[in-house]
Amino acid sequence: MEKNKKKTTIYDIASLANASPSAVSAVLNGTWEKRRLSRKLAERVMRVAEEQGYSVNVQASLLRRERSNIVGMIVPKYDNRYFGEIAEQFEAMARARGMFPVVTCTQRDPQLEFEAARELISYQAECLIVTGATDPDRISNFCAGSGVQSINLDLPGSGAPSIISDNEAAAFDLTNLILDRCQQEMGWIGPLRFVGGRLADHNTSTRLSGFLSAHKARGMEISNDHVLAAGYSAESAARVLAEFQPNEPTGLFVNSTISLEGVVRWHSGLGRLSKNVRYGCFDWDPFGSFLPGNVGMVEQDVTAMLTKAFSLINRNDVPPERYLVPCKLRVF
Amino acid sequence: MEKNKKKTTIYDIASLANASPSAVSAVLNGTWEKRRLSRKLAERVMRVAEEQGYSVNVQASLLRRERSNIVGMIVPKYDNRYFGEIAEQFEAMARARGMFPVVTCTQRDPQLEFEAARELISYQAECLIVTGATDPDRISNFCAGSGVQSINLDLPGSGAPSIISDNEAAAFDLTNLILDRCQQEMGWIGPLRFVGGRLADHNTSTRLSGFLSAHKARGMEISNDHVLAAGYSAESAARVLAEFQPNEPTGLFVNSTISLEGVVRWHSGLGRLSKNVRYGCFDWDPFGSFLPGNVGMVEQDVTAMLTKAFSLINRNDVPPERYLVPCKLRVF
DNA sequence: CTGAAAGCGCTTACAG
DNA sequence: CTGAAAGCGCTTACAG
Repeated sequence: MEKNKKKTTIYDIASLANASPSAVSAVLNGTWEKRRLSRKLAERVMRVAEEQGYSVNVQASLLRRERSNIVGMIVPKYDNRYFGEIAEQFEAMARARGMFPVVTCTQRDPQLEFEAARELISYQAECLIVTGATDPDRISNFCAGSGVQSINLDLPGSGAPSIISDNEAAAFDLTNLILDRCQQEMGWIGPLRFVGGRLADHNTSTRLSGFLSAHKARGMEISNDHVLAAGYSAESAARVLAEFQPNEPTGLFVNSTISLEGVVRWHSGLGRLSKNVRYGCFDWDPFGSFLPGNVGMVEQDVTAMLTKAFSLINRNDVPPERYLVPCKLRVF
Repeated sequence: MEKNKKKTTIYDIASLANASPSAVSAVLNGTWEKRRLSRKLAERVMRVAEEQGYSVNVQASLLRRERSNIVGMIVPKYDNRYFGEIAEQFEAMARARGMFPVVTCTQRDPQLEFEAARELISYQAECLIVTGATDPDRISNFCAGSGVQSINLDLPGSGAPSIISDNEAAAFDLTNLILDRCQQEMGWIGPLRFVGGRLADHNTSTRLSGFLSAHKARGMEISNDHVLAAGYSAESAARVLAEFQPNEPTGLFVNSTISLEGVVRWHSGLGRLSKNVRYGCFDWDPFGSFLPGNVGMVEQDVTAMLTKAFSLINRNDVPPERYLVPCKLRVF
């Protein structure tokens, strides 16, 4: 392989292999048999291409083809079990289907989300999977205007089909698990506290709804001071609990592993009182099962969600409905 | 915004705005002032572009410019604190520098790594940051042949500059921390066990080397049965410890949070004997500080590593040397 | 079995 | 202040 500053093109290969650029192109993109080029020519071209370390210029190729096979994904974070797994599986599944995945991470910043969507469309993405976006409708709207399909994942929108976890059902089950374990292990029956998240967010409010239903089914009311949804950071969760001394048994429903971090920090500072606390978390982390007091976690079914998403790609008859995917409850 | 199946081009905008395609191009890529187009024309064009939901065709634009500003990154996993953080910060830092980041995740599969590198070069990436690759030299070799700069991150190679954590120094410090805490908290002095990783891997062997130096400095020898580097999975770590009943105090040096999962599983199954165990982990996880027996963790300095990497981009005078970046020791 | 030619959507040097 | 024209590297319908 030679060190060229200028990249090798099909014209370079054509002259080196004594063939026409058309022939080189056909050999290199695998259509040579269909175009009935001789195997001898094909092998000659491939050898030269190999020697020169040739790689096609995708920009030129896509421009001419007017077809990209690119499927884009917008994701808020990588540094997170859930979104990291989504991004990772998305790439693998796209490749397995012969598509080119391009993922970009937008930090929950509405402006960055929109810029990223525009960028992916600029790159001729044929479909955009919009994960956990703060304003999915703005993006699906823009996509529609450019004739690009979009699919919402994790957070619903009204402008495109939305694939979301069945947060309500899973929250209902998790709440029941925590209530049961409080009763079994501490002989205590009572309303749990809901910790973490923001009430204005779809996921938080849906989970809260499942949390409330589970209590209502047992004839329990939840008072406002039991809903501690002060944000997503570990700090905010630790802060809302700071003054809380569980002198009696108590139970917590923790919304997200980020909040769980704050809860565990609080819990581990309780000393002897920590034996009075049971909690469960709506989110999965492998270390979760080793945390004292943790009775179970909800794991969202990433594979099922993405499988559903891929099944909708390149179909134009998909109504902008919600598709609910059940979660998995992990019991410790 | 209208719903077009066919995407708007500068020619569409030109005829709608009553301007030439050249003028539209200049307005849309911001060079109109330099080209002394009238503000009136510019505003007319921008308004029409906005109305049509125009977004430039990057393929065409890059093809013509012969310059992409794309900087690629290959990363083994997203679903991992360390690599997730690398990918996330890489994107943010690239954007902040006016570059276009494209990250792809290659699952530690040598073939996939190579294909991904080829793909990124096909997309005209001008520089490739190769993170944790199993065969970095094959990739840097290929990049060099295409006139593309490459930089190794996390794992060193000989074909390109390599930015890596100072694993040896950090392992030395972590080993000392664990030894000290074993002595303080259990009154026990003795050689630690090294758990997890693969001896043939650069990172594992460098860390082992720091681990051994720290013991040697205290006049302790490590026998072979204290080196339990049976792989990276939680299962393999749990397996090598399965038979180990710590009837006496003991200490472990855990190589990676994945192995830590197995260690914690083993530890939490020990019952009363668990009080005889102290360990530390070379890798960072926010839940780590809550795990009983864990005395400290090493966090790699992602920001410093990436800052160094970006400082090398677009320089052609960089020798293929190693650049060591210190780690942070977190003490619990 | 094979090649010349047109054209994908842009950008920019050039001429006015 | 502005536009016509050439060309980036490919692909493919077409003609032989």
